Amino acid sequence: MAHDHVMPTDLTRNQELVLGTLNHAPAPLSAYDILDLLRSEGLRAPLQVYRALDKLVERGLAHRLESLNAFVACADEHCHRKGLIAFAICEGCGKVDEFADAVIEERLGKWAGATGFKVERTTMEIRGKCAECLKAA
Amino acid sequence: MAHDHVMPTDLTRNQELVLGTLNHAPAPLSAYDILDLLRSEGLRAPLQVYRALDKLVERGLAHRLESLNAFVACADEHCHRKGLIAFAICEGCGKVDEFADAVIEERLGKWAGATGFKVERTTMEIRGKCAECLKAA
DNA sequence: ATCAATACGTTATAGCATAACACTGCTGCA
DNA sequence: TGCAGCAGTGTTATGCTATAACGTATTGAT
Ligand SMILES: [Zn+2]
Ligand SMILES: [Zn+2]
Ligand SMILES: [Zn+2]
Ligand SMILES: [Zn+2]
Repeated sequence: MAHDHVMPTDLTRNQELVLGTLNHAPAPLSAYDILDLLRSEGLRAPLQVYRALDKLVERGLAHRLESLNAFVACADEHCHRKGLIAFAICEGCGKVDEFADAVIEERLGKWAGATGFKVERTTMEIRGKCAECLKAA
Repeated sequence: MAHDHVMPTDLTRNQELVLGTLNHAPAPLSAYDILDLLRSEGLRAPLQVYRALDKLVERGLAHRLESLNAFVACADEHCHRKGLIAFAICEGCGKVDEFADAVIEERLGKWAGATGFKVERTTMEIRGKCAECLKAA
């Protein structure tokens, strides 16, 4: 099922435009990509996009991919409840798969406990090829 | 033991300068930070630093931290033999702890096997506070 | 001597992100 | 009613990160 995203009703216009753009994109978009796609809607400056993205990421409706300097819509309605999220990014088609793994998270917790490090945020990004792209090659 | 880094003998001058700078830094440096530290050695352009960094990262002598757009010297002489490396980055003092975890790697391999994804590279970066900074606070 | 591979140096440009300031519209309360 | 506070907006300017494109220099093998 494609585009089965839930769009909250309490978003501002800019936030809604940005989230809508991410929802319909087949691959991550940079803030400037988003801006270009929304010029026809009246957006003119990077800050308008970045401010919307900040809020969306804060609410867990979108995620930032550090290794791409780009953003994706969250693929899971209840993602924000979870802790660590891992992203598998296909270098072929750009598709991003989002998943949580309790074992990895627990393992991380163990390491933190042993070293006295207080974890605040974890980014885990896997680059490679998705099954579909491998088959096509 | 501080600064117990091994400096290979087959580096070019620029590579040696850049690695030396990273080795002596207490925290990750951006390419432009490095450039500023090396102007007195005659470096003038970002590309001189980026090209050296490319080689150093390729050889596993330095690592790029995606979530910081910055670089660190590798902390482990034989790090390049391992697979997945995780970085714990202290937001307080900037110190970076580098470690490998076989369980996490195996878990990732299981996920890849199940979904048909071919992993080529993984970045895992943990942000938080180190034990020392927590104690000081 | 010739050639290929690698590194180097330089200028210009592209791509990503935030600072600072002024203004709007709303909400909650004196 | 009036006002303070807050979140969102619009705009301009700026700063930070990274690469394109060009030519030269050095090395090492044939
Ligand atoms: Zn999510
Ligand atoms: Zn793919
Ligand atoms: Zn290392
Ligand atoms: Zn610290």
